[in-house]
Amino acid sequence: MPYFPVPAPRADTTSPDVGTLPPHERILLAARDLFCRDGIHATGIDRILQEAGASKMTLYSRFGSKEALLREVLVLEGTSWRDTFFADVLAAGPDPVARLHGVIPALRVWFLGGRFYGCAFMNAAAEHAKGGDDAAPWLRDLTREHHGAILAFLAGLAAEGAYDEPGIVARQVLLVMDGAIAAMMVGGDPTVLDISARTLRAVLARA
Amino acid sequence: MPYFPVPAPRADTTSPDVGTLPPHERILLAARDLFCRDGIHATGIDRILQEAGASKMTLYSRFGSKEALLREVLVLEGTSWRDTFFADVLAAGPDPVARLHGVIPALRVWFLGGRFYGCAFMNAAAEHAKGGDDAAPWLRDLTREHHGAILAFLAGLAAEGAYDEPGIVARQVLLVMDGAIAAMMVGGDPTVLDISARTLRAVLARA
DNA sequence: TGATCCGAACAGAACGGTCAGTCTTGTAAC
DNA sequence: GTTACAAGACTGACCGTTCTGTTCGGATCA
Repeated sequence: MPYFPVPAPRADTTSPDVGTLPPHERILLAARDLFCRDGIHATGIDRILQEAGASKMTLYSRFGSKEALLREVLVLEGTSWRDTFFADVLAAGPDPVARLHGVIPALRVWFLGGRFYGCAFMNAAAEHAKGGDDAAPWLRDLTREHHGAILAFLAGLAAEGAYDEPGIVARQVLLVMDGAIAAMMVGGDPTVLDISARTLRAVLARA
Repeated sequence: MPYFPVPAPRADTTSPDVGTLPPHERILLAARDLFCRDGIHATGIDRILQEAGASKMTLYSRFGSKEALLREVLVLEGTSWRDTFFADVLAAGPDPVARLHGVIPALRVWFLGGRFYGCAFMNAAAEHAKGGDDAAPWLRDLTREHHGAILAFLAGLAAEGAYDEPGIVARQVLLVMDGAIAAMMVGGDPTVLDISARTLRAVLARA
């Protein structure tokens, strides 16, 4: 079965058919790709606009600032990532336990899809001040919402699977996922998923 | 002796007794703290020098460039972090299995020590281009060395503990550690260590 | 001992480049 | 004519980097 439901067989462009979208969406998609791939501070406004084929007037009338754009990008990236990931997990079959194990192939699809640049929230957190005066509380709030949505999804599966402590199981699965994402980002070695699968089996067998 | 050959005896200074160190070390320590806390791109040369009480000539004659400084900072941070972490793990007692479990309290010391800004290598990786033309291969090399040293340490403990596959066990422990570090960085919630401890118990009981 | 020299380091001006953000102009559609 | 947008000049700030002075502690030598 050669079909592989991964994003894009493109050469280098950011998103397909960007030209047909309204400027607001074009800017959002271009900013998402560039922020994730090259980093937030390293990505200039001009580069986003060039990639999106939009003008500064449009960006600043629609978003107001680069930081506000980043906020919208993170919201978009969070929802679209979760939609894709949840769908891939549910595709593991009807059994909730099989679905919990299915986070590993779902991560594999992401890692090997050709556009893996790490977790956007981890990257954003790494680029912002972690303490002191100029930390960004909205970033931590967005991250908590994102993690909360993932935990709710996983806890639902764990509850269906009749685990005694679905919340704990969900947090353990998320821990393994975070470790795999972090390791893949810094090391680029997808075999971390084999270790993750083994760890997940240990977790679910014991829960 | 009230004489103090550095500009500022400030309250929130980066490291104790910085004033007595040679400029090379002062720059290195200040850059390490600022890079880790505020991010690399967000930290300007001037700020490092102000914090270190050094001059631009000194920095550029000793290091050559900001990127070279970052390289040396990461080498320093890697070795000093491993020294501290390994010592904390070994302090868990003479039993190798107890020492493997000891990574959790060792992480707790780091997380709650008041100067936790995430893993310097994760942060650096997040700030640099992850693909394409201007990625930094030296960064991934340094990260691999760091991870390799940690894996060797953990695998040694696992071998002493008579686990069948010490290399696998080490990678699983490192996965849990990476997950805990990532979760603590983005969420700031140290209770992730309780989940990590539970996961580690499942891993080590099954290995 | 005291004058002289030298290298290390500090202080900061200056440079070209880029940044985020503002504003003006041109243009095409309705 | 109005709206929507692209194109881009422009501003003030900041970036990394280079360069020019100046200070100062210690070695050298009379």
